[in-house]
Amino acid sequence: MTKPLYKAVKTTLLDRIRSGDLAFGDPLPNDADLAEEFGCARLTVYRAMRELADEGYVERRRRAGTRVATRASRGVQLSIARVDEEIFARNAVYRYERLLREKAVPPAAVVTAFALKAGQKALHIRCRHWADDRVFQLEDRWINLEAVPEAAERPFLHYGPNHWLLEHVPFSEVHHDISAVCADAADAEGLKVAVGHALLRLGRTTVSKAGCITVADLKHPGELFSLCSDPQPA
Amino acid sequence: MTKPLYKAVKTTLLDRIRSGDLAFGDPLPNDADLAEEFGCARLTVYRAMRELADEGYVERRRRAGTRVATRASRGVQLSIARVDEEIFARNAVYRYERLLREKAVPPAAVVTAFALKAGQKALHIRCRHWADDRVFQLEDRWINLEAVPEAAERPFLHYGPNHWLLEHVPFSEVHHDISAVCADAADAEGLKVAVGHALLRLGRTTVSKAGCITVADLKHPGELFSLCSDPQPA
DNA sequence: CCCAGTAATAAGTATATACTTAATCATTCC
DNA sequence: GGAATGATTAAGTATATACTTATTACTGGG
Repeated sequence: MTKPLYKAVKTTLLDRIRSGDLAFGDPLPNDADLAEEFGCARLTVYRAMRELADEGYVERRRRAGTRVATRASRGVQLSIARVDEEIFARNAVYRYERLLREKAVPPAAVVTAFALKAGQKALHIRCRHWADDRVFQLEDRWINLEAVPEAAERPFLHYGPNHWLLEHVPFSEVHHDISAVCADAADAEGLKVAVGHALLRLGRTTVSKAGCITVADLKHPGELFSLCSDPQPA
Repeated sequence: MTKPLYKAVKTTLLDRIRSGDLAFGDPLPNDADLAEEFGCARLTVYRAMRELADEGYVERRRRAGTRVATRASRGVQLSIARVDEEIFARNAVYRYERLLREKAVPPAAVVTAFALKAGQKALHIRCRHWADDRVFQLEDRWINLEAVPEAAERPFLHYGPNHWLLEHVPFSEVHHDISAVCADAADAEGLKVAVGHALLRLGRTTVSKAGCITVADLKHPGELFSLCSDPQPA
């Protein structure tokens, strides 16, 4: 039940930083001195310091010591969960609806990403994710059947392709890009909003060893993300 | 120059996961056995494993051992850098332009966030961040003078408030939310786009021990973020 | 047969110790 | 004066060892 020592050291140091006791660029004592101050081993201080450095609170350089980092260098953890989980977290009822499933020649950008030969087809899925009686996300996805031939057998009628892909394709690199677009006629119809309504668009490209697996275009009618940096460390 | 041992262990294990050799849910050998396999100390394996767990590749439970994690549990690191850095990274010339600076009674939402008394004023800044000859970001910001009284003396004529705040307010919690909006008349004028153009809106609220410091509304005409999960571990 | 108690196990924490490496400072020599 | 040289320092890596704790699996008593 008692908090690990290295975490106690970490929060003590973090408090000094947060309170402004130690300002940006200020040096911290070296590991050995802190170990003496806290009455613990240097490795324990080292672990606390390494985590603070990993989290971007401090910057460490050999010989030069440790300093409070400039805020600019920090990042934000954005968790992009599965749609159904996202919806569940909002206390809404999730419903999946398939709109289209076809094998077709994809648009040029996708052909390039998949490295397909001219005229070669890929699997095209359009579907909707509902939260209660509102459309939460409109999904337009292409799946590379060269990389994932098993996908050709899947109807994706009762659950989304993302769900299946997550479980059947080994760990892969995922690129996201976020942008804003105005709803065109198809978007407006699919999302039940007016043409010209501002949509949040999340593009997702999944690449594994076998090549580019899938390209998805996910559109949301409203706000999507709420992020928070500086998660309170335990 | 040679790679640390714990990292070598880490990438070896990661390769087995990535390649699909170990599928989701598959158990990994225990630390002691792996230590023997790699001919190193258990702590070295432990460190590699802990990092893999921190990065979301594996899940560890006492007594139950370590298993390859389900992909769903992973997050994405979104780095929201300073605008000027962001623009510099795109090989464009950054220019700052102040549009408005006034002390005024903020809108209700901001009054609540700042916990201001009725009629109490805050500092209001509107400014533009240019990338070459295009407006990259339109910023509308309120600063709580109760929490940061020094800000009242700043003209913010040649550099943005974010720049100054980052260096003068100790580490604080930052909340972000991303949404899409249509440009209203003011947005259209400020960003030099047509009314109704889809904008990516980033809301940013900064809270420190002293209370809510600032609320900013940052609007972009095009795409803003490009994210990537699974950064190649070194 | 089921539940409680317990033993076994694997992750996790903590310490001492030793060595490596990068960076900085001071010195020396050209 | 300035560049090469070497000493020093502090972070970083690696290992052995020991103990703690959560959890599973087993086992004996009701």
